[in-house]
Amino acid sequence: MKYEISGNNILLFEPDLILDEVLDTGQAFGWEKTAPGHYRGYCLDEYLEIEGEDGRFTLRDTSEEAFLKVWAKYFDLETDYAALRREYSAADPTLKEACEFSRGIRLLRQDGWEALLSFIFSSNNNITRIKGIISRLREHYGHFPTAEELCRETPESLGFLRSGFRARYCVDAAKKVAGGEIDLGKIPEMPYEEAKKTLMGICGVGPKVADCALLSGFGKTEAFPMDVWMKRVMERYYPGGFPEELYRTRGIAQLYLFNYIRKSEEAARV
DNA sequence: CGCCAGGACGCCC
DNA sequence: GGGCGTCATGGC
Repeated sequence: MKYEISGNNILLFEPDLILDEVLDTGQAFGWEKTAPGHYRGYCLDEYLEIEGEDGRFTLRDTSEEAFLKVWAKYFDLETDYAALRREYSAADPTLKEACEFSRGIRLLRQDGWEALLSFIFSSNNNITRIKGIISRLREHYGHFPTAEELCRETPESLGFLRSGFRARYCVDAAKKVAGGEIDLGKIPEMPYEEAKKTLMGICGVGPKVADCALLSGFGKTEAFPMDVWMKRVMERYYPGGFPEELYRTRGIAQLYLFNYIRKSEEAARV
């Protein structure tokens, strides 16, 4: 991890980071692109403006303390993604292609509660609308609402979110977390399968939402979210199953594959 | 107007 | 245990 302090800013040097591939691909929904190569957004209640390309980035008005405590972790800067890509690329030609296609992908290590709630709202929804819902959440409460705040709401009182049938999922999650029925603090130390089963105890959290939350919010890199795109990848390239030797970090491999299949089909449609 | 969006649920057999 | 309609909302 290479960085410098420059006045009120942090200068970050990270060749394996492309903001568009990380902040604008449906991993996190709290980021807004304000100009080419320029984003602003949140990790829970920490605000950041970041800009840059070609391995050089500026984190505006960011203390070294906030950088080390929040953003280094958020952007997963301690993980060697070049090494991961080498491992994936050696496993099979499809992964090799996907890794070369988007070399700037990283796993955003989000706050667990924020990730859980965000992916609950992602159910049968599109990225633009999910961002809108998350934005209205922050705007309404003046910060990212806690489970304690949200458990006092009803699906009707959350009408301002315009989140449709997902409002009752949100309330159920808040009630179970605030009431102690589900202790999010214990999820990271649980084995993957047990953690997944636990999160699926929330109404509106099925296998896909649980895996997304576990991967991005609770450090479970073996979580392997299976949506319509990844089902297509599995049918087409992995009829015999995904390589077992990659099990431990297959969730990160999934990020490369997801981006690869989506972007290339998008391009083919035009 | 119909279709789709990083799904989950309830009901059916 | 798999298949299918339904669930709000908004962009296209």
